[in-house]
Amino acid sequence: MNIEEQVELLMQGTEYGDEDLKKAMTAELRARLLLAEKENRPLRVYCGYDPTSTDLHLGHTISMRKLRQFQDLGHDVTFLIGSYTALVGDPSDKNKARPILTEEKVAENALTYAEQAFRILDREKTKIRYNGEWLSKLTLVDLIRLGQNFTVQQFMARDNFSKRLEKGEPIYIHETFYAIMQGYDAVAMETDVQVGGSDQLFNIIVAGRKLQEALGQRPLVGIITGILPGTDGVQRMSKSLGNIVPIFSGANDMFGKLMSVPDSAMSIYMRLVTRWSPQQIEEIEKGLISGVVHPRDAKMNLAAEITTIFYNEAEAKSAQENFVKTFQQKEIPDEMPEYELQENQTIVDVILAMKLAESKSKARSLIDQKGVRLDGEVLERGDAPFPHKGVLQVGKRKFVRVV
RNA sequence: GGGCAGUUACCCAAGUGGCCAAAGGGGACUGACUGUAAAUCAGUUGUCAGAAGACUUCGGAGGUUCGAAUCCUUCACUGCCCA
Repeated sequence: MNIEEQVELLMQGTEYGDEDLKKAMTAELRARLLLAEKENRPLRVYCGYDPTSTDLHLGHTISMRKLRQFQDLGHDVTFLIGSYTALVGDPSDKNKARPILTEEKVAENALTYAEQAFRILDREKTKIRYNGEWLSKLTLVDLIRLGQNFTVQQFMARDNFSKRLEKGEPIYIHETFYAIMQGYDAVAMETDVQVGGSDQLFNIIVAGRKLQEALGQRPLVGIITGILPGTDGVQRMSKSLGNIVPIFSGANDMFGKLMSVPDSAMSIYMRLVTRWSPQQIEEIEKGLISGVVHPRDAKMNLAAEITTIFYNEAEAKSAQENFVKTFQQKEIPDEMPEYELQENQTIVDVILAMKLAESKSKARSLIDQKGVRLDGEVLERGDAPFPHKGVLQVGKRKFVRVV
């Protein structure tokens, strides 16, 4: 791959929110790649992760995909665990202050986190480091010196701070440390390239580069990846919005969830989570526009590709077959949980026992809304004894085999 | 430290003594339509009861009142202004 192609691939799916900045970073990336070539050394690339939760979803994997691209091009990739920064809690992706995690919890999360990351990253070629390694050694004086490189105004220019200021929401002092700590990570590792989501723009472009420069290093190239929307296709994928595609919930679930993503989000999904090249993606999009490719088929391919990344080809294929069977041909799925019918149970009892509804009221209202079927027959009365064994369907996609 | 304002259901937000399980919007859920897409239409969205109805909820605690989300006291949290 020549340098131009590399630049195109590495800039795929990036989002700087500002054309000039993007141009500048593209140019710097190109220059840095050339420099590496000339000096015959790999670039030092890293992305930091705060292990605030253990179950990763697709949104977490975007930057890992980007790291993997660097890895495949022969660069030196560090998976940095924000053991210390997690104690602060990044204010970037929240409008509210975050709860602070305990050290034990962070350490525990970190292990599972890295393990899951190896579904994307090349285990052999990845270095894992913890930023506590250097951050724990900083003294108050060090922190003050680092802080002298920044003004309050710079922080207030940030969207998420200024919005909170406007809305009259609290902004805690410790939240401003975050950017400084992260910037120091870049310094400590003598970073060439840092990867992060667009919520990290400030931390990377302002904090990291500035500190490196102040401490006599060449400022890093920031690769700012776009934000992956969730299954609603609009809002950022996040657990609290309930629109996530988990990476550990099984191939069937992943495939199904991906199919429910709106068409409008397909192109960003292709760019941020697949292994496809810019050229391949362009071709698919051309097909969609000209009508040669049906959006549904394109989405099936997309779902299959992503499912293959996290599982394998065979599982992805079987998930696809299952999907077609269940939803296109309206047959019942092959696999579903089973429930052993107890004596004297009503329909509502069974729904509750399998947690298909939160409360009796909810279960009743589902039944009133003709949302509950047994072997395809709509059930009318929730208080009636459970009629007979069979497949109970609640809503469109919850199935239970009652035996 | 002083003055003022605020805290309502998943979120935003109305409600200032009974007609309040609490307007409106968003979200979520169900049905129709469909490509498990989008858009659209209809409905549901505290708990329990088949229904009438009953019970619990409006930051926490206590009080006034026949009766409180609404009034009083106090505590906690947040913001704004002044120092």
